[in-house]
Amino acid sequence: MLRNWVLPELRLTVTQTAQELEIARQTLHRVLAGKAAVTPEMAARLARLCGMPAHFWLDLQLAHDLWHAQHALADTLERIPVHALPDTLKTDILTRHGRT
Amino acid sequence: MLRNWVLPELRLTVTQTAQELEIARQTLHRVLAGKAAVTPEMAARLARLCGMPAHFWLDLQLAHDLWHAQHALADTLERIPVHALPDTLKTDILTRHGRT
DNA sequence: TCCAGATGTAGCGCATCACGTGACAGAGGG
DNA sequence: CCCTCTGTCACGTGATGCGCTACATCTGGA
Repeated sequence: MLRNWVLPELRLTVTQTAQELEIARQTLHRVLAGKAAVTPEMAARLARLCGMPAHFWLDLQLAHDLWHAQHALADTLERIPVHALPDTLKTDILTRHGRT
Repeated sequence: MLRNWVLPELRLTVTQTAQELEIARQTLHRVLAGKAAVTPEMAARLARLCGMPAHFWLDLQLAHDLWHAQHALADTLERIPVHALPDTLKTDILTRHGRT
């Protein structure tokens, strides 16, 4: 993602990018290697750097974290009662607070 | 949000909800009071409980965290160089990995 | 051939934070 | 009066992002 598309396009090395982002070289490397998550602070830095929306980077991380959480809590989730919420209320809340 | 719409509709108290989610009562309270963030694990539990999508709860938290990050790093972000990324590449990446 | 820079990887310490637990106080209903 | 629910605080723990140091590898230029 970042390494294969953005950095080559900007003609930036990992070391240079880390300097411009004002973070440690290893910190950026951990993100690139998937060893660390994309934090909101990191997303804000990346958004500033290349113009991609911050929530884009965060949504990628979010989907990843959610996937892990659902699998780690699979057996626990099965024990949680499922309550019916009226669709009218559901759609009402989603339209009120949903992303455009 | 949770307290004002979902819980009254389900006729659930905070204590009961915490028991059904298999978490400590104080943990749920911290989330309701905004003292703690909605983690992916918590979002998965809430999604199971009331049927609202997990990414909905996480998007709420995400927007909040991002807002804080951008303000906390305001002066730092100003020092990060802005690089122009071709719109063709931008939209290409967004369509590839963007949420529907 | 030699060397400087970039990169990958590992370990250490620090700060932050979600979470559980125990405890205490106030409000409200039977 | 007692019980439940609730809000709040304090403490400890485990996880994690981050900076830093250090070492090995590789590549391109002098």
